[in-house]
Amino acid sequence: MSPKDGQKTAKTDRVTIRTVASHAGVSVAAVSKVLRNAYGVSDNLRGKVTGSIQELGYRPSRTARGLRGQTFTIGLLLVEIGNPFLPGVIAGVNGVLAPSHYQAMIGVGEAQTQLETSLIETMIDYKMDGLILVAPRLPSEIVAAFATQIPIVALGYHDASAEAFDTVNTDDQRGAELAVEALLECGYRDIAMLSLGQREGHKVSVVRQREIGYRQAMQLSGFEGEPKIVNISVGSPDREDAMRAFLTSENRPRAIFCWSDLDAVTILSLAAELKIRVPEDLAVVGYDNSPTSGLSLVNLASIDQSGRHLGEMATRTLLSRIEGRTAATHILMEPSLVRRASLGLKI
Amino acid sequence: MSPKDGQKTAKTDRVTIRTVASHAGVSVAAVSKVLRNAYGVSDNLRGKVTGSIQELGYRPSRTARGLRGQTFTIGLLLVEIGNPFLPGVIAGVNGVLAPSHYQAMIGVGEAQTQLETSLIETMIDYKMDGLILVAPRLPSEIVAAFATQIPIVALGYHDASAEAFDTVNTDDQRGAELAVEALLECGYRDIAMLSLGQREGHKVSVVRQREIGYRQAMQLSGFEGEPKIVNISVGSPDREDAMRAFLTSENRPRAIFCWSDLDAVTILSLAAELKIRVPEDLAVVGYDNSPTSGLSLVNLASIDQSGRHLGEMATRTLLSRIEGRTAATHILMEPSLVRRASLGLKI
DNA sequence: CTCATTGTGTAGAACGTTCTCCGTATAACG
DNA sequence: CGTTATACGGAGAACGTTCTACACAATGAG
Repeated sequence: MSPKDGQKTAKTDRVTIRTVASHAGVSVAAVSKVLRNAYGVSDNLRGKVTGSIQELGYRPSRTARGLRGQTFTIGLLLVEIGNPFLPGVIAGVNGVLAPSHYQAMIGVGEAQTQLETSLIETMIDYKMDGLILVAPRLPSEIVAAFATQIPIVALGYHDASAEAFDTVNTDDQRGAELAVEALLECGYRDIAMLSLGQREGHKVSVVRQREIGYRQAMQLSGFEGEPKIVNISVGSPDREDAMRAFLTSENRPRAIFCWSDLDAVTILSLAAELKIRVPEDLAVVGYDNSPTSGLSLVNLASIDQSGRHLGEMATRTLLSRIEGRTAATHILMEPSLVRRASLGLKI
Repeated sequence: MSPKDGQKTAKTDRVTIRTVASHAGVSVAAVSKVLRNAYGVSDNLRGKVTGSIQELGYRPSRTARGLRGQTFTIGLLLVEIGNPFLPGVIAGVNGVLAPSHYQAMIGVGEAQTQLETSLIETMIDYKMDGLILVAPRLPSEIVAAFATQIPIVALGYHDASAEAFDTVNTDDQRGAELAVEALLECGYRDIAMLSLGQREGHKVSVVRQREIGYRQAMQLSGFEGEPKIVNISVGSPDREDAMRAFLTSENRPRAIFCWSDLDAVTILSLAAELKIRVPEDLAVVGYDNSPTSGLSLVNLASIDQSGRHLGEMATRTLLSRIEGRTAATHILMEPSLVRRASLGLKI
């Protein structure tokens, strides 16, 4: 068992709070006070202690801290890693945390509810100070139950009535409306929405919200065009085939609003293969304004929800809750449309 | 201080190892033995304890565990999140870990060496059982120093002489050679490489290795074509402008090998804007075989290094080291070329 | 029958912090 | 001068595990 030996030898030279205390000639409690900058520390004492800390290169053990106090770590749970708006969220979280002494640890659920749950539990068992859940698949009651154990902010989870935890979202209904309105403006009437299969079809999911927005915009348009939602379930291996079939079907719509750039880009690609001209034969609007959509080869119009801003907002919200806020807060941010060639010409 | 109150009330009902012990009518030590399935436990005892654990829904505290033993957590450090081959790595790590009782926690360094270091330290302070560093920017001695404190596997870090830690890589020299050879086969002679600016120009970095492979392949070709490496430093705001300038310069090469799909896709996009035909006027080969490269709109030939396999291999390597291996091991995996339209026609 | 041996379980000391008391010195006040 | 604040610092009990050392019973060997 070499790692144990390793630990043991490392342990002998490990600098603990006791090492610092004796080096500075003060008590352990005093060092702890300085660390937490608690009340009752003279400048003189503080100086000695910080000096010793520097000199010895002391770092407090997170795991020992977790046993009693805070760990200064927040957990970020991503249900899956594929979505192009996640990097922005991560950057936002890290950005807000950078000047503080907090740090983010990320768990990836790989789209498995069980792993998702178990990661949340692990983060709680690590005594992290708070959690940001991004588009969790869990039902609201479960999230609320976890929220009794640890401060939670849910991102991409539309549950404005939740009292136990906070939510931060873009207005996904509004985003869908923006897309449909823009397509209507360009003269299209026959507008379909490409969505996900039902799965856990909670209203809280961003996809459902976008469907609602799509339906409303279509109905408000006053035109004869009736809402048409095409579901292509996620993760199926014949996903591309299903899209291909949709694109070559007789009642292919004139315009498509896609729930995500992920699908919209595939649609554009398949259209190119099938010699369907964009936007002449088919207009497309995506969601997320991913880096790919901006490529001039792709040129996909898309709804922008700044992942970075969402991440920043979620972090600030979480920090305020960690600092004592108890009333739930639910934030809704405004999406915007990025016009690109796939939208067609504005009249 | 409501969170404290929350912790306190939660604490009262918290199920600890002591709760389990008294519920099962055995000692704390016995429960601990069952948990770690250590020696000296009868089937009878084990039955009682696991029964109580189930019934009470007990989960051991990671932070308390970390104070003495293992935490069953491994840390995955990503220097930045943008690179398209990272999702595969994460999936590979999670895949290998899934059947075990280990879990991965991810830290993202946002390309800042300081944050990178501090995340590694945090992971050590959390008493994680091992670390996988993906393409760390740190010099070898620093990594080796950390490796005395915790088992480390470095991924995308070419230091086959390291004795303190393991490495897992694809043969990046070979990858570059594959790209150049394919371009040579297609009849191109004037082949440039698009690389990154110098920065921490260690030989250990994958980019340097690809440069070496590129140079070797060019020299071995026996043709007059001399190696030409164009550096466009990462993260500069005028990155696209620099590429545009390169593409419109008089001595634009006939073919480009890009260090990453990230750049290759941008090149293709700019080429389209500039009416440069691919592959007729310009052939391009990228690196990573990212999802984008496979889009028929893009159709970028690329070197494939399966991130998933790398992640799996790194995890297995790390686990074996955690279990006691002390001799360093350095794994090199074989890349492959994915031929697509941007490569031009094979003769 | 005695003495090791083996199998099973327990007691209790770590592990490195936080945090509640408590003691002491100094200052302020009457 | 005595009393009461106030500021500073320390002792020591948690926190929830792991793990060494030991006790005890049952078994086997001689």
